[in-house]
Amino acid sequence: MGDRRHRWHRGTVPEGISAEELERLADLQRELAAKVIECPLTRPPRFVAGADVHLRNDIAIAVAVLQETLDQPMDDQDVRPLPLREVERVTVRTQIAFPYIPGFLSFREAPALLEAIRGLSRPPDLLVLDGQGRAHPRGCGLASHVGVLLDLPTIGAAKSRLYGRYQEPPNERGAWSPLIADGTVIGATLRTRPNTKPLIVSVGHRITLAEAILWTLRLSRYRLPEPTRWAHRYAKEAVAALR
DNA sequence: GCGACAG
DNA sequence: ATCTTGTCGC
Repeated sequence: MGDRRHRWHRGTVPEGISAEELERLADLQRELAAKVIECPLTRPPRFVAGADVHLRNDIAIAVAVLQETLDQPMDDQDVRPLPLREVERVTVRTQIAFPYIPGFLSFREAPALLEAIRGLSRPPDLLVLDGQGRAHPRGCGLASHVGVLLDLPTIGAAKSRLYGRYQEPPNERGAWSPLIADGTVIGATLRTRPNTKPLIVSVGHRITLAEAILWTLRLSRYRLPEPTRWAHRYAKEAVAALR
């Protein structure tokens, strides 16, 4: 990956983390990126999951939500939102041990997310995460990181861009345009709703970009996909209950 | 040297 | 992400 143009700025590296340690973590990301498999889904997702983290000081609450699709798309062009039913919810509370550094979000949030997702009674057929997948300076955003470690089909559906360039897609639901970096398409900017900021969608693991776009639309009634939308809501409520 | 920078 | 209520607009 073309990482030379995207360094962590010296002044932004918080106390407790040395530049050497960040280099090691960056190497780990390159190793994980090499394990990312971009391939078609092996089966149509029936059980989908979303997970998100909310923070308050050093406390993190991660929630994983498992949902069942009560219907399947008519055909490959069908991007209508599918009816969903919540099946299960897992909430975990952890201590945050790593600061937020752009490009290193996984080391802050993945431990809590993994614990929550592993707590589900069955692995989902598809997992959606709020963050980047391949669309990352070293090709290993949160969704790829978690996808590879759990070996699950994963989509990265972020609210904003970390890496790559794109042109604004037309203002219609379903419109998208490629996200490009280093001479290749690393993701897409996808309009899930008119008059709202497009999502940044990329392959997490074991899925193609075309499928990631398709399924993000099929899981979205509002701007965010339902699995992450609900995980976000529950995590926020749980954090609010801490006071 | 100056920006950009998921959550 | 977090600190925070109402409010303007599609």
